[in-house]
Amino acid sequence: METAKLEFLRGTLDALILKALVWGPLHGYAITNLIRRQSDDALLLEEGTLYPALWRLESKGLLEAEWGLSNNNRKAKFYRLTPDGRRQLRREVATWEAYAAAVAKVLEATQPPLAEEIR
Amino acid sequence: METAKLEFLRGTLDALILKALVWGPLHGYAITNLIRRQSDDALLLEEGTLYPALWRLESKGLLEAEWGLSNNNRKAKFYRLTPDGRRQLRREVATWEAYAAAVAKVLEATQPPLAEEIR
DNA sequence: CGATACCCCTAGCATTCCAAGGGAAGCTTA
DNA sequence: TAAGCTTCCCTTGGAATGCTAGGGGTATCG
Repeated sequence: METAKLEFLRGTLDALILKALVWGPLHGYAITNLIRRQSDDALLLEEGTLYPALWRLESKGLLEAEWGLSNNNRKAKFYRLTPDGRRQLRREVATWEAYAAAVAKVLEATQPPLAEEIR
Repeated sequence: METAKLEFLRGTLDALILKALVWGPLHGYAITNLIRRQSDDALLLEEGTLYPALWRLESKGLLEAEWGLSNNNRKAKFYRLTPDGRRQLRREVATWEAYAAAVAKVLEATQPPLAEEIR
């Protein structure tokens, strides 16, 4: 499958990963799959994007990692949300929603503002 | 006024600028004001963000620039959409809407996918 | 036994947003 | 008239981070 170019990812990637872990601990590969599934194949994380992001989130104390065994009995590193991670997720979702709403206002406007309003 | 941090801007900035010019030619300062107004003060473009972006769009042939006089009789550079710019705007709006919908599916999910689906 | 799926990681590149500067011209206000 | 604010334009350097392109290893299936 062709991997889509996701220039937008910046700013939403952390929230997507944190959200994926709300359902319980997952290893990296499963995080990618979850995000792909729930977005109906629209969001395909590259491994070179995912793993540095996981490390980043862990180093900020938003995730905790532990080695374990996957369903297929393979060695896998499981990530779980910390309380800080949960709080951060709430903040990021709120920020994202506000931003998306603001962009929508501009992009979907059907009338210009009054000339005086923009000088 | 405190300027909001807009990490998300990446990927939407071009669309926002192109959309601002749908209503007619504007100079840089007015573009900022229009986007601020129509987003209810949520989107505040920094000048160091705006002017390089305008140059970028012009160099791609999506905008054309011309010096003129603003309402206040000051020298100002007016930008206008080219036909290519108009096409690009349509594309970018569509891409943005698809991306925003995909992110919303993940961030606003109230149930995890089945375990088998993410392996 | 070869191919495929599962799993982890890194180095370097490219893009681009932002902070922080600088400049100039007109208007207001004390 | 001097100070200061607003309107307008622009550039430089730094920081962040997603992607490309590599590396590795293990289980399973045909």
